[in-house]
Amino acid sequence: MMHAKKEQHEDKIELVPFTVRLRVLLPLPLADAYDYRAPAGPPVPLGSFVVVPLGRRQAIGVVWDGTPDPSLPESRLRGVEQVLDAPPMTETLRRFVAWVAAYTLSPPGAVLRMAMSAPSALEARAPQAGWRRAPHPPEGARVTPPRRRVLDAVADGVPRAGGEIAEAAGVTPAILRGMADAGLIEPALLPHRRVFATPDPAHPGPALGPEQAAAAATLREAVGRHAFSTTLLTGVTGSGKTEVYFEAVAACLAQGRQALVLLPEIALSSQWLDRFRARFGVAPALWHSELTSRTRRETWRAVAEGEAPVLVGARSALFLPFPDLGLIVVDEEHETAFKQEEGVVYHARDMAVVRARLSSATCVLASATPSLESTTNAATGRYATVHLPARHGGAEMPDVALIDLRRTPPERGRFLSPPLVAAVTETLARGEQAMLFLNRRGYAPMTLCRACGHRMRCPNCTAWLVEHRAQRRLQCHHCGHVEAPPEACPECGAAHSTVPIGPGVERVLEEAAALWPEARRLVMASDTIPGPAAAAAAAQSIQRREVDLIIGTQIVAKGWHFPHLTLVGVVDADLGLAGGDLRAAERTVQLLHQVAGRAGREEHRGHVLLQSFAPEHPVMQALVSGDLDAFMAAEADDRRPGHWPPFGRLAALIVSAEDERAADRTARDLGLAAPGGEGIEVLGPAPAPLAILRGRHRRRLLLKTRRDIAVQPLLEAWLAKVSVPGSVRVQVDVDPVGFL
DNA sequence: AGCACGCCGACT
DNA sequence: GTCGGCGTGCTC
Repeated sequence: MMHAKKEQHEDKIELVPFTVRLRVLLPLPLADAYDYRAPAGPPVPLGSFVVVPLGRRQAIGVVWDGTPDPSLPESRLRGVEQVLDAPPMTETLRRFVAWVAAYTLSPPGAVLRMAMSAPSALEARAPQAGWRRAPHPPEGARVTPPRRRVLDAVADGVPRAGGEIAEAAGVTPAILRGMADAGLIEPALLPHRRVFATPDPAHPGPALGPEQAAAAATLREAVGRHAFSTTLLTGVTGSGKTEVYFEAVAACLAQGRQALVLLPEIALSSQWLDRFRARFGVAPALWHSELTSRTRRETWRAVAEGEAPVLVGARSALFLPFPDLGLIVVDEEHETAFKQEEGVVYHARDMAVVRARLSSATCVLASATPSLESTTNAATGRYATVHLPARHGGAEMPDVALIDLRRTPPERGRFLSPPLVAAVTETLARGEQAMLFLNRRGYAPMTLCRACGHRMRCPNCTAWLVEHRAQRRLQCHHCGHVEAPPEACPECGAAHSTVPIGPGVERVLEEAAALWPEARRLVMASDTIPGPAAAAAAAQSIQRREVDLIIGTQIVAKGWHFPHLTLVGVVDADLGLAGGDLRAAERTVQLLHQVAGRAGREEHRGHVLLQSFAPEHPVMQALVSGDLDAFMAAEADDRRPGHWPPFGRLAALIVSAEDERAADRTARDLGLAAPGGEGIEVLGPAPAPLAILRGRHRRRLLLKTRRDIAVQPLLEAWLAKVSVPGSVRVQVDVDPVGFL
């Protein structure tokens, strides 16, 4: 029957003089939108989600802006099969998708895919079946006591879910079925229920100090303008930036617009959620990659229908279909976790500013250690600035001191120097908590054969295998390769000859166990804290003082509030400075300052000890003096003359292939075709620092331009000149942050 | 991204 | 002799 109807429509279309063509963008890495024949009936609005045929399958796409291709012959056109009953994608989001695609040089469909990350949300909602009281129950139907209780539960005539009725009446679902057969109750569709409560801007939250109140007023005022602006919210660790930007969220809610908060590591944000509930009385909607498909679908739809007033999420939340976004907060804006490195390579912090601009929304970038990009934008007046100079509640900033490992080295085979050991011992003796920070998972970062010097390396990557002693295995942190620790050296065959080289957190734990056997120890690393539940449990046990000594990787640096923690020891402060990374110094200062900021957040002053072989290094001196502004100014002076970011633009090309010679050939061809000219420079090709990753040989080229020269047209012309064989991949990374 | 077509190894 | 491996190529 459906078929006959469709043919009838097609007959009708034959009568009109021309076919209406629609551009439909599909969530696939295709170069552009495809043209389809519009369905009969009323015009299909732009942004509509439609089902279209694609090859021998169906796909869901979005009716896209732009002109259909007149050179495409009529015979190749196929018809739109269905217009889905979902709110069309807003013009703002369509423009955002197109903007990100153009900026990152990605196919627009690849970006669209991120904006359609809950495909099942587009299907018609399954009507929720329930029961209600029959308006005209048959005479003489038996009403037993359980049936009586059911009738009482549905007395108001409102449809309710079967489970709900059964629980309220204390009966089994079988009773409901019996009553339905007897005509006492009847099936009824449940009204659509909102999944997310509306946060109450007037809920009595924690009191703000005078500086916080002034900062909050500035942000409220920015939101109140109902126009695009970006504000950099800075303030020392523990100054209460979160509570300040909550006031911007409150102002946005009061306007009836939606607010989005991006966090770098949503799995670790249990304490953030507690603070949100304390301020607004309810939990916000959440968005991250580990949501179940059901929650994902419900959240996506709630956002699209304007029923999630506040959403907190990872970077991918930027592509959710907010109908009226009034505020985007990027918390810990300096974090590199905002950079997506795979697929569409984009920086969520930068794209947040773009989305805010397209939405006429306020953008707030918050950090105690803002990136040089953002401080430079603030200095040139592109961003407004709000600064919180002191810790909330009168707590003092911790004092930071250096331990010169050349003068007071640890004992042989140990990693904690005498001054650090003494400080931890004293802190524990006072009944306070201490933390040891080392940004290295596992037991030892390298394993060596004492007999022949062979080092255990990953078969797929240019990387050492990391020993994870607790799990009795060697692991590659880049590709996930795992193998058993060898009984004998695979090179020379010597038995039991391997020795661990260098420390990871597990090895520090072992040392701590020997030094402080009485102390209750907790390791916080991504492999011991696998998800939100574990993170929340760890935070709670620390807050309840069930832990004395925390040993952790960089996850301990992330915004935690541990009131009884007074000592932080950094086991290897030099760790992040190795390698030729442009931002190594900046990142090390940010990370170590954040770790230091965990100490002394309430009544007792915190102390921080940095173990270093280079205590005179500007990074160490900046951490001791606490004058990060001066450090960043010096960093800016270093980068400005060479037009390094943020004073120039960078784009990286990563050439990879399983066959090393194929990678080299393409890299060389790209090098020969490199663009040039005033203010344009190409570096490379050179082997990438991870020269082999997951079995692929990698080469890098770097395009550097003056700030007033856009890299995208150069890259497009460049790539068009070089033919790349199918086995070779060329990945474009505009504004690279890491150099792996 | 799918899902084809298309040429070379181990099986009913 | 086929079934099937996944290597290129196309989808309006």
